Amino acid sequence: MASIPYREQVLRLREDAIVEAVNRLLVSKGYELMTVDGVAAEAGLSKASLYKHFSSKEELAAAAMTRLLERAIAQVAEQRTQASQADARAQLETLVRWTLKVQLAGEMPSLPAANSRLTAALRANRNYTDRLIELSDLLGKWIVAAQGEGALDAVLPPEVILYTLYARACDPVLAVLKASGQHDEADIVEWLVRSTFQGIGAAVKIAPCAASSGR
Amino acid sequence: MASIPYREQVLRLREDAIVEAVNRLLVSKGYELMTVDGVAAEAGLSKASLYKHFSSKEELAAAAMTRLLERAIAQVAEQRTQASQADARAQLETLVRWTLKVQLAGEMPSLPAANSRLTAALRANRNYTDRLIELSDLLGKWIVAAQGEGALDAVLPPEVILYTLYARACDPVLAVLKASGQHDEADIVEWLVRSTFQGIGAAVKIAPCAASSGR
DNA sequence: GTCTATACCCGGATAGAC
DNA sequence: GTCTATCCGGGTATAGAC
Repeated sequence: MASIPYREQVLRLREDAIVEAVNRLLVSKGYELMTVDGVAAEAGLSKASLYKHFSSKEELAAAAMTRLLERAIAQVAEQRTQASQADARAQLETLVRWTLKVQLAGEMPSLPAANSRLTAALRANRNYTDRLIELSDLLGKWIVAAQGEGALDAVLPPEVILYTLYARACDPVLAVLKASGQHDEADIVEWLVRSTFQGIGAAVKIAPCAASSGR
Repeated sequence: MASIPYREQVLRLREDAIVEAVNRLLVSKGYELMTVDGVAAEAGLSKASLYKHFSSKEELAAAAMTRLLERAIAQVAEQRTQASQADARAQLETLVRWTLKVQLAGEMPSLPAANSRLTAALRANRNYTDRLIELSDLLGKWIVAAQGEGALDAVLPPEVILYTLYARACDPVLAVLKASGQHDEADIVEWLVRSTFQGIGAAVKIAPCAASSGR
């Protein structure tokens, strides 16, 4: 036995607790307003100890984002096992629905796109970049397949669709609608899935062939 | 004469220069990383003088956002004078195109949605809230009209469409695509307009009536 | 109203004992 | 590895002379 040393298990548990604390603070305050002191307090250890695990604030954020990517990859893997979903477009819809539910659950961290220091640190983080590429490859296959089947707009380059899906995963519209408190959460999810795939334009009415009405 | 005192004109010019400096810094660094020192340097005056015009960093951001709303309202007004655009949906498309061009020109400031101090300051700023309501009313009329004409999805509540339009005005997808440097800017704009109104799903092909081809 | 200089505080990171 | 205590840069805001 002794396959995994006890010490290491404790380490893992602690680091998981830290990353979850980071996640909560990223959700509630955002990256810039998240303080390392706050993370330490939330995770229940001192700041100095925290720095033994993660060497900088950027590393903390990278760990949280890596965990998010891992969750997404796991979700993709799980969807693949369910043979009920044959076509690629349905898979992508399910995935979008999943990201919206993660948002609703208050578990979706989002980082500022403009902070060059942070983005540089992310690009330098192999754990993060490897996962990002892995997920993008998985989604890219679905996207191309769906376009081939005529289920996704073939006019749009696959990367445009990919980035759009990433953007919808942290779209502020959901937070605003939820904050207004005037709608059922299930409705919000359906509206956003609909607007992502069909846009805000009217669904095209297929008029009877005999006579085309004047709109 | 002397309708407007000379002093006041100078004041206005100076404050305009300040607001434009704020705008540039909000675009390049974002709110949190924008420093008041930086604004003062960019606008060409000292920090202490700057505080004689604007009482806080939040007020600076509010002034920049107010100016953006004024630009948008002016754009709406201008579109209305052009009788070439009859229907409401076309008006909204034109407006989205305008927001994307503002983004491409590097003139679109965007604030973090999570910063409660800042959002509280914005809500307390009449100049800002009045303009926001004014713009929302204008857009709301177009949205409802377009839905009535069957040109916008009537399933979506008007506010969902409104918030979606606001969100697309600062959608990170454009920045990412632009940064990749692999596409023409005009193409990017068209793709994003398309995905906003038609979604990423395939455009419905209207097959000839006689015989529907197998895709 | 503009400047220089500074008060004040906060946050990231580290030292050094245990 | 964990803690307490501290360093230090930098950011907001202000004082006070001109």
